[in-house]
Amino acid sequence: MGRPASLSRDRIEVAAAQIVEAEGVDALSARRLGSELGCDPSALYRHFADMDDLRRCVGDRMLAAVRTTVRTGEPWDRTARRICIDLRRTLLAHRRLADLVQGAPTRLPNEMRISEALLAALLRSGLNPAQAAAAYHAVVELTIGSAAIDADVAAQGTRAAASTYRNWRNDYRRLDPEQFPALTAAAEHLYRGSAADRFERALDALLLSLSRGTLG
Amino acid sequence: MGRPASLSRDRIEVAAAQIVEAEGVDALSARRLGSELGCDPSALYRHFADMDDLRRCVGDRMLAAVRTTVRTGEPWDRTARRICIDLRRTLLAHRRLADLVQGAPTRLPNEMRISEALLAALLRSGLNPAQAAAAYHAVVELTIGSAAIDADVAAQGTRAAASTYRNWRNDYRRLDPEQFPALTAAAEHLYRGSAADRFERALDALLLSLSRGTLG
DNA sequence: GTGCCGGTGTCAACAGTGTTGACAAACTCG
DNA sequence: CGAGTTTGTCAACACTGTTGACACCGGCAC
Repeated sequence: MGRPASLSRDRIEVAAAQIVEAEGVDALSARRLGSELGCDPSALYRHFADMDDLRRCVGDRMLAAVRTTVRTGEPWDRTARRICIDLRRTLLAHRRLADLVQGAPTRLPNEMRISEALLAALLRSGLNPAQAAAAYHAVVELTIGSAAIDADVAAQGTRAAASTYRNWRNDYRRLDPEQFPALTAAAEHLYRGSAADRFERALDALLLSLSRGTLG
Repeated sequence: MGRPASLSRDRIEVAAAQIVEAEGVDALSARRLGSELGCDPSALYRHFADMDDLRRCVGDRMLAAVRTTVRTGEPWDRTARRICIDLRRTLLAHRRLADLVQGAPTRLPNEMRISEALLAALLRSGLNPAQAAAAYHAVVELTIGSAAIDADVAAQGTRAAASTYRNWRNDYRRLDPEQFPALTAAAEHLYRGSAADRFERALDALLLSLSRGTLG
């Protein structure tokens, strides 16, 4: 009963996702979304508590791109690695999308699906539940951190990112060696290669350590 | 020459830091800061390029709390550990301060000081510069990630945080075991203890792995 | 001294933002 | 038909960052 709905959570989320996809998360506002949907901005509040709620839902919708199906015969560490890399890439694929999902667990469908799959992989490694939970936290923190740090640069595109990293290395190299001996000494190796490579190496190191039961 | 300045970068930063300290970073706006300083909001733009610039500077000012002096005889991993823990705590001490510093390296004084000290510690471990740089990235990503994830909960205070974590564990435990076998199995151990403890254990695992030269 | 240059702060305005409360339209049910 | 309920519209409030024109006022050159 009641006036027939022309809007729906789904229709709103689709439109919002399109805006974010095309122009970045900063372009997503109630008025912009309203004009896209041909409705008044305030109509959105009939379907979402507030804009933060809407943003979280859009964010989770984008996490659908993270694949969690386990391939047959795949060892646990390949699964965990794949999920983390996929998660990081998805977070970086949309400008500042990480902000949308960041913080507390949202308990939205895709986040739950990813958590379950990652934790399951870690349990498959032979760790007990306590160790697996600790490992889960560690791996997620690394992944989110990598995405948060690289978000701005990644938004520029890979070519511009490489140039940015080169500039940074130059900046570090030109520092005063007296004041910054370590930074100048390692300048050539900071921000070297792609951020994805750096992340994958760090992830491998962490996974290796975790599988040895380092977390007690 | 010119009209005598009643404002200065320093005076503005101090007032801004006070606002952030007392009411969180969301309360920091040009108008609020202007009323605090008894000047027109637009006067701030004579001293900072824009509000983002101002926010970055305030953020770096707060990083002054991170101690980087090496204690005599302190082994490299204790130094690195201490810096990371201090950095994380400082980021969490002010609501969403992490956002201010996040992203690209700002090259501001305190950030440089911390980078130098952390990298120096890693070099002291015997790693070559390339390995140390990779280790630096890994450790920073974990630290920033941990801070980003815990920011919201940490802002509630430790007592409220513990209760929040308990609720989350309960939520996970009550899930359908068919659909979420891993999450329900490990529910008791997720978000267990303090976030600081979880971080420290993850950090130890990572540092241990890095010192073994896992990064090639 | 006079005049000017230029840094400084003020003011008004623009173009946005999220959000709310009152109102009207449009349906179902009794 | 009227009541009740849901949905979208409208106007308004209280914010936000930022800019361009203007006035203030000091030190410098003449």
